[in-house]
Amino acid sequence: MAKSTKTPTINDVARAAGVSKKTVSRVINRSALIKKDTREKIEAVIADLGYVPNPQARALALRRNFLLGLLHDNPNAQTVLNFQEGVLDAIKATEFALVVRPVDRHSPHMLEDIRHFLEQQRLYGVLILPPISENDDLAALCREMGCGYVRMGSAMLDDEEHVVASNDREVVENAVDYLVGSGHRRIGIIKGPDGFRSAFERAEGFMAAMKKHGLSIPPEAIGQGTYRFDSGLTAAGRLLDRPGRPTAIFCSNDEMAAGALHAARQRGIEVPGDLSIIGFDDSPIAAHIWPPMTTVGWPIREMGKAAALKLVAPADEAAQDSRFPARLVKRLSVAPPSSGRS
Amino acid sequence: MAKSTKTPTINDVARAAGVSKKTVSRVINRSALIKKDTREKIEAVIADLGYVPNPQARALALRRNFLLGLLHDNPNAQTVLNFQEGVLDAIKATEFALVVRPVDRHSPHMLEDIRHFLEQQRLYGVLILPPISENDDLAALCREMGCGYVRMGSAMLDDEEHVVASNDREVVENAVDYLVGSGHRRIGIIKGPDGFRSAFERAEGFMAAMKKHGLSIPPEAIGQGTYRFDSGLTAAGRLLDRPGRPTAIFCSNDEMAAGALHAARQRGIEVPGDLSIIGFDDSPIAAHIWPPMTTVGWPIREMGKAAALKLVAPADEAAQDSRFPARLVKRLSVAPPSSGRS
DNA sequence: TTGTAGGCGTTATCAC
DNA sequence: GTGATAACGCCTACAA
Repeated sequence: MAKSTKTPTINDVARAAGVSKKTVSRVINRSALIKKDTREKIEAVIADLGYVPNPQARALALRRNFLLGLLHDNPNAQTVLNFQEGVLDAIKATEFALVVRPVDRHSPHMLEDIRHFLEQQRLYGVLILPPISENDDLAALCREMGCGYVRMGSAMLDDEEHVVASNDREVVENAVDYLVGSGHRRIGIIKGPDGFRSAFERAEGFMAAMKKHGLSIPPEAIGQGTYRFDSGLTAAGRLLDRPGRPTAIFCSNDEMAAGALHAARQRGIEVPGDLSIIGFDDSPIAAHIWPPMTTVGWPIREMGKAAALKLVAPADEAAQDSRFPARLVKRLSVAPPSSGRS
Repeated sequence: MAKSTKTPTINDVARAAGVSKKTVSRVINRSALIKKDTREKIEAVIADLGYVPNPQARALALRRNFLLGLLHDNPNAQTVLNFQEGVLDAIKATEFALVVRPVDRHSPHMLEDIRHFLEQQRLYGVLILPPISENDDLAALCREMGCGYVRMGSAMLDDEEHVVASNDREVVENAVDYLVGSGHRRIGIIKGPDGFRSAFERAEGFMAAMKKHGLSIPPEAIGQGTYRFDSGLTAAGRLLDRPGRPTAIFCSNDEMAAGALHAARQRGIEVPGDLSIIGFDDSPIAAHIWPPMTTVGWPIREMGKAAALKLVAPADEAAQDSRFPARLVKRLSVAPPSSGRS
């Protein structure tokens, strides 16, 4: 319990243990070249003194630091937070810490801003959330700057080691199968915004499934939104105001699905009686509106953990996983089409 | 453009400018003791080389680092993210970075975990979100470890320099005034969980306002929940199943308000026709359910910014703000009580 | 298996 | 005003 006034350094430990700094350093870094006795003695001293290595000093000496960055420009707070939790699961027992950096994908300086951020903080690696994870220039920037990176996305955007991806396309096919199995034939879609890979993947899955079932998709059954609530309201309104309106709508995310639900309610269309709706994300809102919404959930926390492991422990078994299956979460917004209409 | 293979250091700048490291250091740190010519010459070289000071090295030399921590155990993802954005607003142009740390307030090791985190990362300061911001032991721990801290809360939990607070009590009074002004007399409340200062403040504001208006609060008009959706559903159900049910309910947060809305719908009670509801938080769900919910919004992003400034720029004018007024956001879930009932 | 010398990039001290 | 020199806490070489 010496030197309790200041946080102890490696020197204090060395002195107290009667060895050299380097020997202490070897213990810290789990070097094999240490006699068991020596190690145990030093570990005891470390515990006694409450010594914790200074990560800044280590960073300086090792010329690499222990900071992971999280880059996001997010439409969905819960997703970001779940991902953060997953990352923390992975680094909790390590000396790594997670630095967050919201970015504005609409800013013309986005790449410059990120470059400056990476230069300044000299991060060990960054985790990139959609939609900016889909930006190949950003990935190129990371490579150029020697900064590790892992992209989260709806498809394999990059090499295995740089991606954690869900199977949006496939799971949307399942969702359509489910609607068809419930008796629906006139199924509409509200697509996400152009330029989002997730929007593309989900729409492709939808189209493929409809084709598989021999169902046509008239243009008026296709809407498009921005992933925001209002856009879902508007787009669904258009689908529902047309004659021969769909008996079911797949919405490319939950916010738009909530908007579609409102659009139906405004028109006196019952959900799920007259209209079935499926969303995507399994965000909190899906469970908290009425009726509770059938949607697609993905294991975001696990993806966050795997992504972080790819960076900090690439040898770890869990770091090998790159594909994370989303799955349909069945709640109450889907029912067979009402007999009079289908 | 020399030495393009590696990131330039202060030595490269000094050499290129024909001065000593220390002089460059003075420029970086905006020392006044520098001739204008010298400064400008060095600044030009810095820009030319693209030199960025290494924060780890500075941290080592200065014996303090440039990391802010965000401690949260959050019931509300949007709040955390908004706060993060505010913090980033404050530190964007600085060398500070924000490290996030979700904590589990139910863990018996919470304080130990946080202590270890603070020891390991040696943070410049931490920002603490409710509900753990209300933990005085945690604040004491920060003081003990010499770690700056700012607590966000529903009331002045600490000295000015350590708090950004909203005026929950007062704004809930306003909410009740609004209900009374709309003609309501039988007003119920769903309180938040015991042990949450926010729950206490909001309930106090409610009681005070009711008293001010000379309205009684029968025990059966008082419910309590956990701030979760389900608890709101249950608690509201109990209030609504009693004879002489309230014509309006104030819910201590939006999730419970959404639950109350469901409870009403399940019973065929129209909102706002037969029942008015007010929530708290102005979370996304409040705007995205039907009817859009009247709620209390607080300037979380501004609070995040002010909190960060208290740590990194205590002299800044904006860092002086400690109180942040919440305000009633009027939407469609409040109407006069139906004529037959009030 | 352990220790010594030197360096990582920056700042503080104290001369000039 | 400016510049040597010695820290800051840790690690890599290399030597013993």
